[in-house]
Amino acid sequence: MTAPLHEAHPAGPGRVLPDTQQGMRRRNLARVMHSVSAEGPLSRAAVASRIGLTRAAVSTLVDELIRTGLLEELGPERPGRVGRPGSALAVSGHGPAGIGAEIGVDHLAVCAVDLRGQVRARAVRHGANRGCSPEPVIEELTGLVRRVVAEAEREGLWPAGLAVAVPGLVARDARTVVRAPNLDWRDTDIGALLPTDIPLTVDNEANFGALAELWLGERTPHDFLHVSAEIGIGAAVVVAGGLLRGTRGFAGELGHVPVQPEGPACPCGGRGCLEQYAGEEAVLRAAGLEPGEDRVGLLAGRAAEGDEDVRGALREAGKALGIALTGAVNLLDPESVVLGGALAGLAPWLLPSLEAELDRRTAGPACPVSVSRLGPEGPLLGAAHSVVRAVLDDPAAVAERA
Amino acid sequence: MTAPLHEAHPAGPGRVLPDTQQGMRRRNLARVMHSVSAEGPLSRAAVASRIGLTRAAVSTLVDELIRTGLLEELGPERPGRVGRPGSALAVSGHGPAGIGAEIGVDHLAVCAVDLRGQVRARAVRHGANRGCSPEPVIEELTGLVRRVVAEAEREGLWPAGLAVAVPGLVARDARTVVRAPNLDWRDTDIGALLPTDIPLTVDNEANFGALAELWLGERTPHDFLHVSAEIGIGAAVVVAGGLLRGTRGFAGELGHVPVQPEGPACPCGGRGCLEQYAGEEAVLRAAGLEPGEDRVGLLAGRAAEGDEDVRGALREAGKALGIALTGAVNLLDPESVVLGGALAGLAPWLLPSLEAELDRRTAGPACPVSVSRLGPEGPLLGAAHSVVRAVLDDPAAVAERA
DNA sequence: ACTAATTTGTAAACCGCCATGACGAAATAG
DNA sequence: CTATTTCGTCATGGCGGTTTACAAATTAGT
Repeated sequence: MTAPLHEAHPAGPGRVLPDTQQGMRRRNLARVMHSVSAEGPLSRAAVASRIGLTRAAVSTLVDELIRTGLLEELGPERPGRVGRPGSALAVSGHGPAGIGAEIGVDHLAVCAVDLRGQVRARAVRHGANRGCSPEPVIEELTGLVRRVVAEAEREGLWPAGLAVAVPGLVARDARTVVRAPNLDWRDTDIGALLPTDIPLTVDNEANFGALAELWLGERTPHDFLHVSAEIGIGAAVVVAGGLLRGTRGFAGELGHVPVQPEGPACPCGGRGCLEQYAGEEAVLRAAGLEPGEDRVGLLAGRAAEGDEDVRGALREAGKALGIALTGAVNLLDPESVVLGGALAGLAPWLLPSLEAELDRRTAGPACPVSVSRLGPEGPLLGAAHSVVRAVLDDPAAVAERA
Repeated sequence: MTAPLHEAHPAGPGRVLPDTQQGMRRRNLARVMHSVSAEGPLSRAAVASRIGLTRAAVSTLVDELIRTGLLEELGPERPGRVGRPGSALAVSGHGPAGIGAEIGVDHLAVCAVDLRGQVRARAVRHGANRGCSPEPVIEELTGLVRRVVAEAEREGLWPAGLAVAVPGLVARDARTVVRAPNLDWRDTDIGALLPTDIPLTVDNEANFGALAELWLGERTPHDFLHVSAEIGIGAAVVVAGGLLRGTRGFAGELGHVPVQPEGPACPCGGRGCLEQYAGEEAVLRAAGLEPGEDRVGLLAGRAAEGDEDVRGALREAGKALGIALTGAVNLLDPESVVLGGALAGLAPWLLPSLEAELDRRTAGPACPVSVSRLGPEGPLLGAAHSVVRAVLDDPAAVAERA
């Protein structure tokens, strides 16, 4: 598959395709898919008025999409309006499916999502992967993928792509894990290890989490900052409905924004980086806890019980986050900041000091901070949905493979 | 003219036009213009191979562009290659011109730039505008514009648009100055005051400066951070060849990134903002100088003479800039950082400490920092060129007005 | 010098895609 | 039960790029 990566710029149906009539047709097919997908069942006439084509043109586009199994005719609408009722069109629930997979530090998960966005199959395996060599882990993952694909196929779906979320840095080829500190993996070519003919994409779990927020979040805007803490503290920058990746793919390293220029030294070479104040280790240390398994759950539990040491540590972390985010917000002027991943669970204790800091340092109304309701499912869903989006963005490409 | 503002997303010829055959034609006209403009004189065949259309198609496109006066046929090429030589095409030097204007704190300037990028007419008026009410200033500006337009017309050009750079915040309508502290203007509708029928755009001078760097800089990449200090310290974020403006148009406020969380209070409400260390006033104070006219020139002069107080102040400013930029670079992973505007002149004394700070705080190779060679001309040229780019981006629109 | 090969630009025929306009179908309004 | 409205489709047409063919202009080779 040619780059289903959701970059910042070719967002949505405005993809760059050769400007010939075929390209035009492809883009218009995409626009039909997007409008039906976004606005529920729609008649041909409704689609036409939305995307600015004539009913006749939309008719032929829809015909093609139905023939290739991407759209379905639900039958006549029954509205109270005058005139002949339209025939409702919906995105197919029996066509291509996006397979999402997640390699977590202590679990593996796979799911299949249909074009309607429904999760139709899933499989999970708990157990630590930390320190395991890639081969057995990916072998297990392959098994889960097979099970999920088989289940999806029983429901009439076929896998259009496989997207894998990993807790680490991924090379620009979207196949190789450059470095995954929490797994102790380096330069691992997932593509080579995963025996499947489904088109594969690999990306950072934080990126997929942010995309999930963008696509699935309830009132998520087009431009926001998605902050998560899995490996270090990462901020995915979403601009105009796309992810900003940076020239080397390193964008979003909020964890190494200086918060206190002469603060404690950081492995990155800097001093007083955010991670020295709000990173997992730093917070555990400040709370007087030992690093271990499920550290985030531990923190949340203690905080909920009222442990003042933990709460104080989280307050300080929130403050540091607020300072770093002030800088980011000043630079990017996003519509909102969303706390996701592990931070979502700790939000109740982070938010007050975080928002206070942001507020006090901002002239005028401060940037609103919200908490993701996707929770730990974000990256997995984002991965699966990235495949679905790729199909919506270029249905013709997928039709050829069907 | 509908929004010739160069936003981050619809960058270059990939503008969003209705996906009908006419839109296709318009986009292809734009692609021809862009390729001829970017790669010097080109034959039809060369253009065709570059933009991926057939020679026949390009022929008709070129015909249309020649008819409307946007392209010129220079005559046969004389290359040493086999085969019939092509006929060289160049962007017209007698068609539309972009009129750029700048309202500075102590000068007014206007220039006309043809499609080839050549400055064909200019007018300047020195003298302080600080504290003057908008009406007389803009009346004077109007006079300069008229003179420049008249001179351009004598050379066979016609004004396709007028872009005005102002030292202040501009509303999203691209006509009204919300606040220009150094001029003491507020909510000034430039469009209403400037009696001309040339399509008008108003934008911040820092934005135009960054765009100038993007379009005219020698080896400027597609993604960079352009830092300038005119009113406060601003960083224009250029992503994929477009300006990132933020939801409210406030993006790039580097001046209020926290550098020392408990540093001196800033009028913005924060503490230890970059401006408290590297802002004009702060540097002058640290150098033991009085604020006055041409403060930047004064600083540069003293520093060049070897004044250690001044040099020390600039060293400290560079350090603070380095800290703030570390954050920005971590967040955005740009290809480079460019110092422009007033900072360009002070670069020799800012750079060492700035780069040292950036280097020391970055793991791996630090983001390269360069200095704009456009100097104080940047905003004016950027303004004029923004009109030229708008013509290249949609030649059909301008052909209708010709 | 003369032919072969190569490349350019254009013209004619063709195909694909959307717009236009007309029509039958299916609902509501009176 | 008729007039009106809206939907989906069909036939026609225009527009835009491609394909194919060809003349023009140059270099390479003998």
